[in-house]
Amino acid sequence: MEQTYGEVNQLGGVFVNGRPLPNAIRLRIVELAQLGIRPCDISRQLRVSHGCVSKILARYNETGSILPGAIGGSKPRVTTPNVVKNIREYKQNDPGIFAWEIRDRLLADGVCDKYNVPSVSSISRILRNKIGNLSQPNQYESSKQATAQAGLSYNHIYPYSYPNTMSPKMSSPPGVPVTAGHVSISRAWPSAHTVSNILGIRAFMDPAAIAGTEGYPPKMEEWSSVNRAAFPAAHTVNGIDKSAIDADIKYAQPSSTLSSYVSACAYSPTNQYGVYSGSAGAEPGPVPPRQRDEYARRGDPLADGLQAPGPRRRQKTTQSLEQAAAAAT
DNA sequence: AGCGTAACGGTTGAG
DNA sequence: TGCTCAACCGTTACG
Repeated sequence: MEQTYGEVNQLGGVFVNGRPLPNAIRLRIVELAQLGIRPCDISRQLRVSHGCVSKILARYNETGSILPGAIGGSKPRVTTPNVVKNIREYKQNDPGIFAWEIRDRLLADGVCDKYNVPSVSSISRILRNKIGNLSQPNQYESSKQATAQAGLSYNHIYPYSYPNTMSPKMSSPPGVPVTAGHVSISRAWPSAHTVSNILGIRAFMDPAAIAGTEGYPPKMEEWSSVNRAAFPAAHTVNGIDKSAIDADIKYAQPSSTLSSYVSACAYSPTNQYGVYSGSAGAEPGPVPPRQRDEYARRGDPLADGLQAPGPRRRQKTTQSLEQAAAAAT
């Protein structure tokens, strides 16, 4: 059987390529660092690569947030709430209005200029996705809520699960969107919603736990917004308000509190343009240093050095998996 | 040995 | 509706 989601790094820790570490582990990293434990020891203890530990700690020091950044999407260059609002008004006043007419009106009314006016196709999309059927009053607002409640966006609730005895792909029938599964989150959370259990790293990182019958809790990354706001002053991770975390966990449940969870989620929902940068607004403003690697990767002259990339090919992680398996025996 | 980070393969979602 | 692309991720390995 081919491997699906979980991979094992050189330290024996589990990770999902391309996906952030669970917030609990991110929190644990910061917590241990504040206890004075060296990053290399944290790395070994949590079985997270030292590069990742370094990155998370650097980000925490820089922003105060342990949360990953907003993944995917684009910055809202044109579809700002104001533009949507105006389009909506145009459509309400004249339901038969064409997209190109809306575009012209946006320009004429000074809502947009020629540089940021949405394309006709964008306007059509706005009409379809954000405004929809205007015969239903206040549909836009209700659709926002519906979106939040349905939790269809991955970024509200990750669809992937950590490796379990049954892979996520196997656990959902073919053709059934993963989102359906994650909306109907099983209540099989860690046996107790205590921080000690939440931070029970062994449950996340120990291969024994992976192989065990309990496996991983399905969606530990749903623990939202564990950022500096949840920490008392001076980054006091140890003094973290446990109830706040518990509350976050509750938000992650598919209950009526989900909308509260969503509003606190690091991942910007579709309409949270104001917080595109994610981390519930905790991200820094312009061009954080970590974008350097993006510049470098894309050959941006801002990146230091224009040297050609060296032959720095690493082994595929599957090989690492084999190494880890060999090491375990 | 420990750390910072480039390179890489991956995911995501707005346009 | 499917694609593109720029954002992000964590791991690996180099210096």
